[in-house]
Amino acid sequence: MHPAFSCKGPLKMSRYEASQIEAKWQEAWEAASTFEAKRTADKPKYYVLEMFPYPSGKLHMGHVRNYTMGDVIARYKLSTGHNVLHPMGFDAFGMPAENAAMAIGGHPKEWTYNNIDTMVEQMKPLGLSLDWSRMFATCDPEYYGQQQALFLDFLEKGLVYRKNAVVNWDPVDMTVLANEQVEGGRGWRSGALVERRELTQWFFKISDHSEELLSALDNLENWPAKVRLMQENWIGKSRGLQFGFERVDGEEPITVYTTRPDTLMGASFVGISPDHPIAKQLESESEEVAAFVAECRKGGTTEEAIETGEKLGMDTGIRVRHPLNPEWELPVWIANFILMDYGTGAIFACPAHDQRDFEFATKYELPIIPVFEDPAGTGDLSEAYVPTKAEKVKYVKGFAGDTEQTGEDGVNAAVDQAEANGWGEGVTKYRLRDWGLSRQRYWGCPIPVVHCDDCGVVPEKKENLPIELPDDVSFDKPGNPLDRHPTWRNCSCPKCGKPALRETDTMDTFVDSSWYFARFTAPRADTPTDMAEAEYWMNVDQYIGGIEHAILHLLYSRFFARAMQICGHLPEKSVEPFDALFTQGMVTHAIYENAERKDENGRTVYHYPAEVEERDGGTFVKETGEKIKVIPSAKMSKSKNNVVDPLAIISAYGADTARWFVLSDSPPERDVEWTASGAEAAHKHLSRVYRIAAEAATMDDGTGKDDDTLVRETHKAIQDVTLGVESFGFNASIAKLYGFTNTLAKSKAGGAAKKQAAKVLAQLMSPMTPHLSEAIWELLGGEGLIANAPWPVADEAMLVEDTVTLPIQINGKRRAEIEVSKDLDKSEVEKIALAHEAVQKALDGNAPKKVIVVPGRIVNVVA
RNA sequence: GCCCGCGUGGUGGAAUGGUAGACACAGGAGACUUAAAAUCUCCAGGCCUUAGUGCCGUGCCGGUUCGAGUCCGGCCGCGGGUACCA
Repeated sequence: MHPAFSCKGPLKMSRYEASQIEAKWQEAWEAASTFEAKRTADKPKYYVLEMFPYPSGKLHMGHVRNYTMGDVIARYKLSTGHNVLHPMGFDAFGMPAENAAMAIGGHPKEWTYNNIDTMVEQMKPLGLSLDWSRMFATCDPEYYGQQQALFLDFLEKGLVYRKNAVVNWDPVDMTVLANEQVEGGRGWRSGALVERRELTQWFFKISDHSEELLSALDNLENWPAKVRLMQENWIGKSRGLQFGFERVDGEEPITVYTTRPDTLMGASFVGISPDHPIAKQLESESEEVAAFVAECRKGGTTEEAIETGEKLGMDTGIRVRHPLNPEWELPVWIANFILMDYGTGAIFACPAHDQRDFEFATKYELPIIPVFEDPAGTGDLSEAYVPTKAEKVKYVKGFAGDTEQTGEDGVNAAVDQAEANGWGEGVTKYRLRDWGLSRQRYWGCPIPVVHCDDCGVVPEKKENLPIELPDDVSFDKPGNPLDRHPTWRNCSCPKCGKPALRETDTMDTFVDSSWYFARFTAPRADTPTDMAEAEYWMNVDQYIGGIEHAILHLLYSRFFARAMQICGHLPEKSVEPFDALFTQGMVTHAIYENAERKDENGRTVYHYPAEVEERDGGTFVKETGEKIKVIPSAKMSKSKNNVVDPLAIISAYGADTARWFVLSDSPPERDVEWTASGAEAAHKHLSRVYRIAAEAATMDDGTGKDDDTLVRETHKAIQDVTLGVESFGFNASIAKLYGFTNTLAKSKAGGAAKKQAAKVLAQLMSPMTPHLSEAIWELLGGEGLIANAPWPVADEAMLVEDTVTLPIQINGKRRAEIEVSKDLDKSEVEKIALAHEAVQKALDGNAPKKVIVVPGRIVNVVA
């Protein structure tokens, strides 16, 4: 009956053998289809989802932490009577597969599917409560074909369009580079200085939904405030003034947008982006301008590179009139820090109150004209004075409203003045840009359109989907192999039937991850979703993933849910697809950089933690003895090799130990630095739990002197652990479980009470250590699987304490404590406290100035 | 640069504005053992030749409060994101 315990008496206790226990119970769950999700009306549904992994080939501790957290929630919800959907898949398109093909040969497809197989094999031993029958990879044609169908629907609804946008261009390899492939402004393979170049690309019209994506954030109560704030700032709604500067030469006025029109009297010059139409025209007319603009286009496209790079400017010679004083002429400069994508691509600069303008004006000796008084009053002009809009300032050169008002009021008054006099208008703008989805790469979802000489851009017919990637491609040359594929590119026009060319750009991998959560509700449907299934399972009740996805992935998914709803692929309620979000911290680890050599391409060599050793006060490569430079604590990343293999822990101590270990100690939302010590201790603790339970199992069902206390402690444990699990305080739950285990171990209670306590302990541990808990459950004669057993409920009556210890503070410092009954009246507590000798001594015969009694908490006497 | 976080003993960390350091790890002492392992018990923030229930202590400086690790302002350090890494 109890195989782990058979034929052995209490003195020769059976050992905790994780490998046997875990294999056994995983088979039992599989046989009972415990985690297969089926639609049913008799239970409330619960959809828990962890962000699916990229199949890098190795499961790392970050994955284990992420999936274990989700598993705790999933198993807990199962125990509380929910119909749980807990699926898993792979975000399988992306650059690393192509990089691997280039570096070691082989095919991205083969590399990816091999990695998926490996990772599934690594995940299965963890005993996660996943419905594996729903698994898919985004590189499965069944998945990306439906994604192509979505694209066509979006196209029809006007949610996708084409326009020009800049990319990183490697002039030596003649190829587009991802931001990650640009290191210090140079291409990572060629080493050539990268340039910004324009290409025609596909865009999702996410900016049409700016206002909705912003205002809907207010209703996401179960999202972390920081994520909502980050998204709010990213969308970047601003109210400002748009107006034209008349050109002295009589050409078309230059339209600018500003969020600080109140500083207009401090205007020093007008700045335009190097990509502004005026700059482009001058570029074609003047060699000097062409050379300058070319200089501006050097370097990568990231906002960081542009914002932190050296500020460059050139006077165009164009002069414009100040809108409030036609006599006042301002120069027009081309400036490399002005983005064509934001506002109108042209600004007016007020160096006195904008640090970036200040630096530019200082460098090029342009005037700095204060508009409001710096309260420091030093007249110090080494930096700009930049008060917030909420601050009240004294305008010395204002033109609208009072001389003393907040920046906000000043802005509004300036907008009113401009509108009343007809030279400008108040407008609302958003920082959020449309989402460019075209990628000039092979390993992604092909964009299902065709370019026809006669018909232009023509959508593929749905019956021709999926447009599958061809397998016969090579990566021996830089660039997109689809561009040079002999036959795949050639096709016939879906509209007129004449020979045409297939689009060779593929989709951004963020597209793949923007709707997988919806696909999980009906992963084999022959439309993107099955509305009946989506209606039942959506929304995701609890989404769990890394904080690094706070903006892009989550914002894109929110947009996609809206777009899918518009196209009839998701119900109305799913426009916000994630009801609750939890962002867990990352598992970090030191990076080991080889200090003695670079690789053949001159790039840094990184070593795995397992490859290095610490000795003689330094760190060295085990095999070669080369010296290592240790870079502390960074996100575990395959490219930096600082990953720890969880399989080592699983094979040494078992999955439950690994699960218990990643959940204990660190709060889930915080980053955790991986250290190897501690895993053994976790295993010791689980062995101890097993031993204590096994010992209880051998006891007679008698009573003992500690029975009442143990029952009370049991109910307290239920209360505390449940609260911890429900609030993602897994580390707190585990701390309580340690305490409860100690209580149980030392308790002099009788067999019946101890067995009951051990059963509850097993249940409370079961979301974290499901295999061990099943084993203990069986040992103690529990009915069925613990996975299906109803979660224990704490009896309120058992939680009430009779007395409480109150600390007494004198002037805020703890000086004594008193024990009083829980419901004692405030005035009675005050009397007892004042009578205390420490208080009497401190008061020295005087009356207290004040006495604060916080019931059940503290007494503070102000002497 | 900009946006968002985080900072507490040797270490991971606990603490609805109310006893700072719960619970662990590493460490120390002891019990058991021929011995080791395992297990069990106890100690453990810093300071002091006053060892008091004394003083100091949650990155630094200031503020609000009867009371601040927690709230506010300003610094410093670290991490995430910055639209083509996923």
